[in-house]
Amino acid sequence: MGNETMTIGQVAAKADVHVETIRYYQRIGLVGEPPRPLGGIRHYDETIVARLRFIKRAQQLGFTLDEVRNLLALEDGQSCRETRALAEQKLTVIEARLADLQRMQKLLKALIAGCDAGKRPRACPIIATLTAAA
Amino acid sequence: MGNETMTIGQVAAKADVHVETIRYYQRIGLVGEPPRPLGGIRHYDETIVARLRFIKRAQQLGFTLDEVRNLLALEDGQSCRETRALAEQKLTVIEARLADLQRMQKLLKALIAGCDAGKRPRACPIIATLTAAA
DNA sequence: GTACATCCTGTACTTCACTACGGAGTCAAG
DNA sequence: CTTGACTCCGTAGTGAAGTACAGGATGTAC
Repeated sequence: MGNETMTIGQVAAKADVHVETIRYYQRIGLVGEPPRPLGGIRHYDETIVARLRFIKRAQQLGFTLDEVRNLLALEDGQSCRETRALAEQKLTVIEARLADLQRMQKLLKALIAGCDAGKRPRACPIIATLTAAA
Repeated sequence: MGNETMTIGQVAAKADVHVETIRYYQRIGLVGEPPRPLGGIRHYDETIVARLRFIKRAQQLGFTLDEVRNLLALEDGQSCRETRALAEQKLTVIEARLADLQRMQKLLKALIAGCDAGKRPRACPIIATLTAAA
């Protein structure tokens, strides 16, 4: 299918990331880099594109790059238990963050609703709430 | 009520923030600082404690310090319209983030459920999903 | 009167995930 | 054979919200 000897720029285009991002991932060891042919330009094959896409999908699920590193270590698919544990941890974190945001949403909605209720010549109820003692 | 001449450490304790945080807020102009009595130690009154609490409450609602700065400019409570607009903007952002997280939650749950369904000697479905083409 | 906690100022470091830049080398087209 | 695009490498900067630390002054308790 794909080109077997892509430059970093072609890889970047194919995986829809910036060149600098690939280099950054190389620096932090998330992707490898092929040997450089003595003062020449490195060439990449499809595997790095697949890996970059893996990373992007994991990020979209809320994994940090550090966690992606762990996932990549389990990439052989043989350590389902550990993989699942990571996913469950992440789910827990995400659900906590969800609860936080829902609390904020509720409070903000209430404050905004307070604005509607208030008649003209009174102090803003949002400011009043922020100012009031806990 | 409170002490009229607190040191920065006492203010920090009372508002439950770190001393460095107060100094940081002073640097970025979120709170003022009283004049320093020639090589001496500054003294603060209750107003800064109230302001710090205002900031904390606004942060808990998801406002950034920069947005808090705007809110503080409306602190007189006379500009309810603007205040409300800020709150509504923030609510929009929060609801977008909520939708994101809910999508992640759903996906992760599905992946984890896939683990249950799978019988032993197969590759981990989570890894398989991350690896598969979009 | 001295030890210790606090305060002062200023600068630098942290995390996360990049992004930008400078200067040199290399490669393909015209 | 030169132009221009791209690559290489290393370092530095971004943003948000602090945190840490160095080195000196000052205020308080024993």
